[in-house]
Amino acid sequence: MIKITFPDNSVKEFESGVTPYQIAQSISPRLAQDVLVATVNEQPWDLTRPITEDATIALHKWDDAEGKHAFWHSSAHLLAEALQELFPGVKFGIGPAIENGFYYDIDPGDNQITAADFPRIEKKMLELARAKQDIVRHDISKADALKMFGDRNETYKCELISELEDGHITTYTQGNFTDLCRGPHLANTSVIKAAKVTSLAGAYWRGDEKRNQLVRVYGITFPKQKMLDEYLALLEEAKKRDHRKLGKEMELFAFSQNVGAGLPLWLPKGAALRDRLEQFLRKIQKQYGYQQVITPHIGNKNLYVTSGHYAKYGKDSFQPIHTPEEGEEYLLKPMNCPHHCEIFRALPRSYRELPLRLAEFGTVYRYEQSGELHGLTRVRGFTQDDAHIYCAADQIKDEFLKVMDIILYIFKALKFDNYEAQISLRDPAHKEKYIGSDENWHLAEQAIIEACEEKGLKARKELGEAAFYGPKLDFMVKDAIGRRWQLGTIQVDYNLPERFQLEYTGADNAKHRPVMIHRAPFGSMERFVAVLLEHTAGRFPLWLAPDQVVVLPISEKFNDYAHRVANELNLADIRTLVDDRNEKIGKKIRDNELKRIPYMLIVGEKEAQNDEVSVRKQGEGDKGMMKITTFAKYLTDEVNASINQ
RNA sequence: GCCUAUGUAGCUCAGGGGUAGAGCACUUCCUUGGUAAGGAAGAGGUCGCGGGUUCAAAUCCCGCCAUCGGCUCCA
Repeated sequence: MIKITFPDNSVKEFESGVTPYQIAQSISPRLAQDVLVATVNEQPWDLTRPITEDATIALHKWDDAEGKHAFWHSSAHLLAEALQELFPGVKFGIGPAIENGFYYDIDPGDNQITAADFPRIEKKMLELARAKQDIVRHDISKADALKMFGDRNETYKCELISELEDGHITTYTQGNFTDLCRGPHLANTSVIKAAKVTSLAGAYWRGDEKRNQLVRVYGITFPKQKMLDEYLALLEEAKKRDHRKLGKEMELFAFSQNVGAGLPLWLPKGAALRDRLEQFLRKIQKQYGYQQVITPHIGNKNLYVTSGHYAKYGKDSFQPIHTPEEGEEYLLKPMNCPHHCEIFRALPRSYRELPLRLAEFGTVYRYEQSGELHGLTRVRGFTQDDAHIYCAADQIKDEFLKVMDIILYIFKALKFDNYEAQISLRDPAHKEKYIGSDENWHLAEQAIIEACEEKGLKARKELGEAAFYGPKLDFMVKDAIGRRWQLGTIQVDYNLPERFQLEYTGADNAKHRPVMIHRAPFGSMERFVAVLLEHTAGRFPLWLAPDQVVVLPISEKFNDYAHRVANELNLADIRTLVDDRNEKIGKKIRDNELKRIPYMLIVGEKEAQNDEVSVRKQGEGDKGMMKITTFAKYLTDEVNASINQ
């Protein structure tokens, strides 16, 4: 008999050799039906794999990440099995589960696979799934594995096997398909009820651009057809919210080939939106003791030689600007930090000035690879809501707490209710990779961890994810349809103060080196606007909306009154338009609903008589009549309530 | 930078070796209407750019640029 310990620490005894599936059955038939995979002694484990020693166990259903992972991993095998049947001669690379679904990299050989083949691939996958094939694990020796896959001319698999350690090699077989795989897998293909091949892309074998390009077939599967339908609906919704589409429709920004790829042009409405975001941030930063600075868009090449960025990124940047002076070179600034370090150096500094917080909406230029550009989220010229905090080591924690306050305030004001954080720490096994003393690193890492604890922020710790120059804290938000975006970053830096020889005079009258903290709550104005667009589907909170109110006269007879209303509201700082086109009211309402303007004011004879307006809220409908002044106050209150919570 | 696909009117797109089409938007006229599309007429494009093949290229071929989806990268 062996002892099995469950997640709630209860212990049950079973015969040695019991499988997770049998354990699930002993609990309830329903659980046995739903369970997909197990974790045994912290190891991923197949349901049908026997357990022969005392162990802890966790049983995973679809709702667990582990359950989905196994489901999609097995689905990748199912995809491969289908491809093997439909396209004889394909060779297989790797086929893992990913965040949403799975893919398989294949070398199609003489076959041509196109999007037109997707339906029959899906059909074949479901046909194979319905055949209720058991997925069976086998241990295999390295020699046997090499022979088996060699006989099938699976060159990619053989390469993988040759790098594996003998005695730890397993295969999984279902029907006529056997794959080299560590597992774990579903017990049977029959639980896969819905399948969709989603896209096709090129991918290098093992991510190495010098090696063969394989075809990556992406797919997703579900245990219920309804779940697939919902997933496809979500994709549709995401497409509707695409910031590139909304940015064009709402006339926020544009790109021009003549200006250059990845260089956004902010149209009037977009520029005004950006400006409001800036003012919003300026105001809160002022409260937190930040001082605004302004630095040039270019800097002498030597500045970046000093900072070390030239050595690391110089070749992949916009190339130096030459001047009439022989040998003189300037670079478009790729970041603001070196400039801010020079501001620190501009004056003798005392410990009394610390923490010194220098903020700038600094526009930077980075030559992103051409294939990397994407709407506003990846561009070559962008404006960071940047600030650098120069402080003493024992002030780090307090400064982190303050920056976190700002970030959380922003999240609240913009209704990002769902967020998490990641603390990136150094890899303790390779301390030599990092600059800065052991003591300082320990201090900074502890400061970040404690700051998160004090804020009650659930933060995942990732070892080895820190930059070479310091640990950092990143914020991830989930948007309205559940997608994750990385937003704010707070980063400790021991490197630049060193390179720029920054010093301040301490209370002991000796020179000390400050610690530097980089932080950008939005990341960049461009990226933040993009995320905000996708989060809100273009329906910005009232205080941000490019146009807040549109007045719709019932007929041309009331155009004058409509303009009078608009003037009055504009004087009260409410951004108001008039739709005085010669159209019926129904048409005007429809058009302005689609433009996502938060409020519509319908005015006709009744309203004009009493200085009133009929209020209609976007997406909600008629709200009744009220005086112009009442409406103006109502709107101003709504704006104030959302910014000054 | 690499692989795949795409580039036709302001927008969404159809067409396709014999010098261009729809819907919406726009302009004008009729209509003056009460909460999601009233009617009519009109204007608008050297079909991404540059070469080549051809009697003839927007259409076929090559190169470039841009964009989409990926890969790699992201101070």
